[in-house]
Parts: sequence; C-alpha cells; structure tokens
Amino acid sequence: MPVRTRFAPSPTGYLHIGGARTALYCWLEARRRGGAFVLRIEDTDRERSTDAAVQAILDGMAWLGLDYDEGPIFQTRRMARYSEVARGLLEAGKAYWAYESKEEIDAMRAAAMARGEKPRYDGHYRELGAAYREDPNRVLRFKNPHDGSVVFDDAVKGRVEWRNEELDDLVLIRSDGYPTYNFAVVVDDIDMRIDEVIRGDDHVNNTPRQINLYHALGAAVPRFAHLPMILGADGQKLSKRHGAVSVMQYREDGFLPHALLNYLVRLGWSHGDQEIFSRAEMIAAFDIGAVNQSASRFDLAKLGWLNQHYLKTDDPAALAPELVWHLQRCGIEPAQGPAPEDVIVALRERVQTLKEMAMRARIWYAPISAWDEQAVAKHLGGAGARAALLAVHTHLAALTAWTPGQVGEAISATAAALGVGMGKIAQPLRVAITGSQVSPSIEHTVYLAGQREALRRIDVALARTG
RNA sequence: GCUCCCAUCGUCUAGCGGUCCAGGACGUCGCCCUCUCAAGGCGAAAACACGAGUUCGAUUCUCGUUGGGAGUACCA
Repeated sequence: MPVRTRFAPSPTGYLHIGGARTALYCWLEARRRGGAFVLRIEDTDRERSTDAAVQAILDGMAWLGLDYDEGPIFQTRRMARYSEVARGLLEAGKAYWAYESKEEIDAMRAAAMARGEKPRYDGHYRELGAAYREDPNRVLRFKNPHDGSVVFDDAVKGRVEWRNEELDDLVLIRSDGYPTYNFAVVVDDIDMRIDEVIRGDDHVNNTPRQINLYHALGAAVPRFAHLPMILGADGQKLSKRHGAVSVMQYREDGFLPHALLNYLVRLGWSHGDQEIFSRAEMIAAFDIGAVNQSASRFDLAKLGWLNQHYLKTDDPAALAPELVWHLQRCGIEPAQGPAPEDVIVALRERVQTLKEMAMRARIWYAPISAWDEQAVAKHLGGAGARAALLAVHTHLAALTAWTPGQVGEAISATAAALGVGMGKIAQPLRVAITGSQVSPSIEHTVYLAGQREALRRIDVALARTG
C-alpha cells in the first residue's frame, strides 16, 4: 500500500526554512514511494492563526513547487469530527472532564517544580469522577496510562522510550471547545490514513502522548520521523531576528526555488558525495531513514554557490521571466533594453543571485548614472585611450551584424590594427560603456548596449579623454 | 529542576571495528588562465569534544563528563 505523508503547518506565520525542509522531506518520501502527500492547515489556535499566514504558506509551497495531492485541509472545518471522537473517548471511560482554572493549574505546576518534580497535572478530577457541568474552565482530559512505557522506533532517531509516569493527562478539548494540537493531529492523521509522520524535532516529546491516544482510539500507530533542527549561521535557533525568514524572502533575494530545494535536501541528508540534485534525482535517491540526527546550520554561502550553479546551467530562456520580475522590482523597464536571455548569459558567471544580476544589468537599460572617477582617470586619461576609442568606434560602426561574436572580432581587429594588447582597447571601452572598470567580458558588455547606444557612449566618453 | 535528543574540518557531510596519519562539497589561501570582475583548472591549510571501558584493534560499540538542543501549555 502506497505511503501517505502530510505537512501540517500552523498558520501563525509564513513558511520558513525549517518548515520548507520538513515539507520537502514529506513530499520527497511520498513521491519516491508513489504515495500521497497531504497538506493540512492546523489552525485550531484561534488567537494566533491568520488568513494572511495561510496564504503565505500556500504561496511558499507553490513557489517551491511542492505540490500536494490532498488539501489544504483546515482543522477548524473538522470541529464536529473532534467532538465526535472526544465523546467516544469520554463514553469509553478514557477521558474525563476537569474544572481547574488556569491559575490553579499554574499553582499545581509551581508546587511540583518546588518539589523537584516535573510540572504536570495531578489528575485530581480523574479520581473524583465528577459529573459534567457547564463551567468556563471545563476541559476534557485524556486518561493517560499510569504504568508501563511507550516505545517507538523513530525513522531518524532510532528507538525512543518514555515512561508513562512522566506523562500527565493532557487536555483534549479546551475550555473554548477547540481541540488541542495533540488531539487534533491524532484524529486527523488517523482519519487521513497518514502512516508516515515526518515533522520537526520539537515534536518528539509529544509523540508518546500521541501514541497513547492512538492506542485508546484503537488505531494503528504510524511510523514517526523527527527531523533535527536547522539553526542559524551563528548556531542559535532560527528566530524572527535571524534567518527565519519566509521562503518567499529568498525569492526576493534572487534565489531559484530548485536551488533552495537542493540546498535544503542536503541539510541533514546526504547521498554519497553528491551535491547537485535535480528534482527527479532527489526523488529517486531520498531516504528518510538516512537523515542525520544532529542539528545543522544554515549556510548562506553554500546556497549562493548552488544558486549560481543553476544560474549557469539552466536554460537562459527558462530563467528570463524570473530575471524580468527582478528587473521590474529594481525599477528597470526590461522592454527598453537587451533581451533578458542575453543579460543572463553575460552575467551568470559573475553573480550568485538574480537580484544581483538585475542590479548589475541596469547599465544596459538606463544611461550611466555615475562615473567611477578612478576608472576614468586610469583608463580614459592617457593619449592612447583616445586613439583606442576612436579606432574601436570606427570598427564597431562598420559592423552590419551585431552579435557578441562580431563585436568581439571588431575589438580584436582594433587592437591588431593599433598594434596594442586587448587590455589597451578593452579597458577604455569598458569605462566608456559602463562608467566603471568592472563588467562582463568586453564583447558582451558592448553587445548588450546595442550598436547605436554603444557608439553614442563612446562619443560621450571621448569628450572625457585627456 | 525534570524528561528526551544530539556531538567528524569554520559550515554541510562521508564513514556503519581494521581499507582512515579520516574522503567529498561550500568557504578560506596560493598558483594557472585572462580585456576588468568572475567563472574554470590545479594545489594547500583545516576535524574524529574529553575520560573511562569492551576488543588483538576504536571515528565507528558501552558508560560517564562537558558542551549544545528540544519539551515541560487549554501553542503548534
């Protein structure tokens, strides 16, 4: 029977790096084994869930190309089902109503802590067996077993054992009538026939309680896989302050979705010495059982390297729309200049992100806005510069076909005619076209400006020569 | 505090008792190439946290220490 996995974020914020990797692993596991991948939105926290966050998660999934077979399923639309299951548990004597106020619970914990014990609910109403009554503090609690222990074989952590005496009677239904996370996940995972639960490390502690719930409900316990955390570059937990940015922020910063996916898949998992994985390759090679057990740090430099790798190897035509998007965000009108594909070819070996590329492409879409005076002094100052520019102007003006190749030949011919090295021609020309002494190869730099504009810029530069 | 988890180059990792004076990748440094900057090629520096065991033999197994992390909610 094909596996069924799910990604179950709570809509209390955007889709961040850690969530994205969890989603990726769930997706990969389902795809590799020909199973189904379900997206479920865990929105039972009415205080913190927002529609904007739901949308942000959906957008992030879409951008990354992590398609789901079912969902998004919203827990708040399944309220009747939770009540039904809760009632069943109550009738079976596996749950009970409790009426402590939050203050009383807090005091109970504080007292336990003071005794050096684990802060937990003392099961007061479990013993009391009080009848149901309307009460603002009324919650439904689960009768967790007192004895024995819960053992599970985690796909990444291995065997984990928990003594039941460490666990207390968790709340199933809150006083506001909404189910708690631990209850809703179990009900949902059973109903949705999830047999492989892949989630963050921070859920290991909940697992034994959930397993007890599975038992109480007479359901088969799924296989669990708890992923280690992704830490910030400084080794600290990812937080709003550092690194935990939305995956969509990576798009804005100029990263490609498949580069991010490739980076993420290798964070905590490896396949021999392979670093580069296409989608198909990661699907074929991924193995949840081979995931690392220790936390890893997010390294932007390596992401940058991967991103450039894809910039260099992807079809420029496929990248063009994304570059256009970035150009527009930089306030550049792409229609006014060279074809984006040509810009990509000229710049992809020089930048790591599309954002950088867009910024550096500005010189071909808009007039020179600032001259690097040092470059002007160094390359336009001498007498040779003037002669070089005059000669190259002539050669370029004579071209009937305007291609990087033709432009390159015209420049080489100029150097040959003057009996000087390429540098004597290329550098003054580079400054003339771009106003700076750094740019892509000279033939691309000139080619991208267009014949008319290139010649015009040489004329302008001529006025600046000494 | 208590419970659980983790520990190989700066970073991501390979390693599943001898083939490891520990391999790959990013980053760093050097050289080459060169019209600038890159990209590319070649090369270098760089790690088994510590201490006990087990064993003929531990990076690999066990325990402890230290150091990280997670949870300890009517948040997920």
